[in-house]
Amino acid sequence: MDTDSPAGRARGPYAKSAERRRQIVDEAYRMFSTRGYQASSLREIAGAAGISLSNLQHHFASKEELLLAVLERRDETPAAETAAADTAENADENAAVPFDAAMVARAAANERIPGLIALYSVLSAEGVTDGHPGREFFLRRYDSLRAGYTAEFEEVRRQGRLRSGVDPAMAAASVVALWEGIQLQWLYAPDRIHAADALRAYLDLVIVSADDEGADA
Amino acid sequence: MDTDSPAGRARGPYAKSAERRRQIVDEAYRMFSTRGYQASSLREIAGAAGISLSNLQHHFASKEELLLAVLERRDETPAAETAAADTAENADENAAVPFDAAMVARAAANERIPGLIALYSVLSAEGVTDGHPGREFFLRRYDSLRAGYTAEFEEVRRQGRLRSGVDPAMAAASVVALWEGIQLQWLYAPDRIHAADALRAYLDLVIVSADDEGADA
DNA sequence: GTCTATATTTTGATAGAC
DNA sequence: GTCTATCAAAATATAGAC
Repeated sequence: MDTDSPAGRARGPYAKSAERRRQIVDEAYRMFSTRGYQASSLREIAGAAGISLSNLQHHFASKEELLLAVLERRDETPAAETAAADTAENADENAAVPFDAAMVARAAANERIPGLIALYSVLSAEGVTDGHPGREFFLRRYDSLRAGYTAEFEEVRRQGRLRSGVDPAMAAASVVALWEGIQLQWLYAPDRIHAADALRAYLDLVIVSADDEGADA
Repeated sequence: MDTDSPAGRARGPYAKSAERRRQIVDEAYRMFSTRGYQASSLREIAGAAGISLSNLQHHFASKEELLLAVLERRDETPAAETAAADTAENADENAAVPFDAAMVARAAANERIPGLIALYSVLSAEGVTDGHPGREFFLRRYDSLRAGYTAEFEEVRRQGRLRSGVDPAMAAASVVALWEGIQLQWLYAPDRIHAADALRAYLDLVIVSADDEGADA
């Protein structure tokens, strides 16, 4: 029973492999975060993981494959999701937690995971360079983020809380841009920049309290 | 008279040197813009400039020295400055061209110089990585940009045109962040993102017409 | 100022034993 | 699955002729 179980994912003959992969991705994540993709070497990642270069390459056939594994790893990343629950008091009729409050809470929580911010800040900019293996990933990611936030701002507008003259799609692209830009500044000067505050200030400009000054229909 | 003129800067024995340096920086600028710093090689830059690697290294002793030369080259960059003059009609009593109009005009003009945007987008993110030679440069650059825009927003507030509740320093950091972030999105999707429009939309939220709704004293 | 030639490291990748 | 050994290519940098 313990030999040749092709469907085994979490245990069995592939258990060690899965654990190794996780371990390698952990170290790659750390190194890509602090040095970027190009300047990171597989040798060093392997060394940090306590294995040989060849062993690493047995699990990830190429450097590019490892990068993609790191980028998609974030789906596992917990944290930052529960932190928003605290501010759920002013939840409106629709969502348990208003998306803007959730966004600010996530930005605040991210500051406690500097690696994650650095990873995306560094790689998303690197990804725009010629032939970078992460290009497609970030292209899709931006599309997805903009689409998601556009829908959120449209919902806000339906609730009559979007400031007059604000275009949901424009606000979506802007909030993504502001978020990423302020995080980069934060990486340079963590003691002077507060990403969550900047996001909060922007959202306060765009979203008005339900029965307040000019909001679109 | 043509031998050993130590003070000669623009001509004389150093004329060729200056011309070569300019030529090398041109190619390095192009390559750093499209590939980033790490992935660019001195050999290729030299090749693009039509000279040997050793010749390049005779003019720039190290790759880092070349990077700094490229980063500081932008001071020579013309363009984008005059484009703002068109909108000078609604110039107020203080400046010939309102700073926000100038900012939007520059963003629009920048779209015609993709290399410049790419250079700063890619390198400013790369610069946050460990031991990157451009780190100090960008640290100072962000400080300078924030300080400059903070002063501008304070001036706007003195004119009673700053929306109530807006903090000049926060707005300064935010506008820098928004600008840089939206430019990165533009690099990924030039046909869908319009950096100048996003900047304009943000400034319209922050700056109100002189005798309008709630503005700070 | 410009070149050829070379030194020294480091890279990602492969071969093959165990 | 993990290792040692090696490869082939590319990097920055240096030495020295002209």
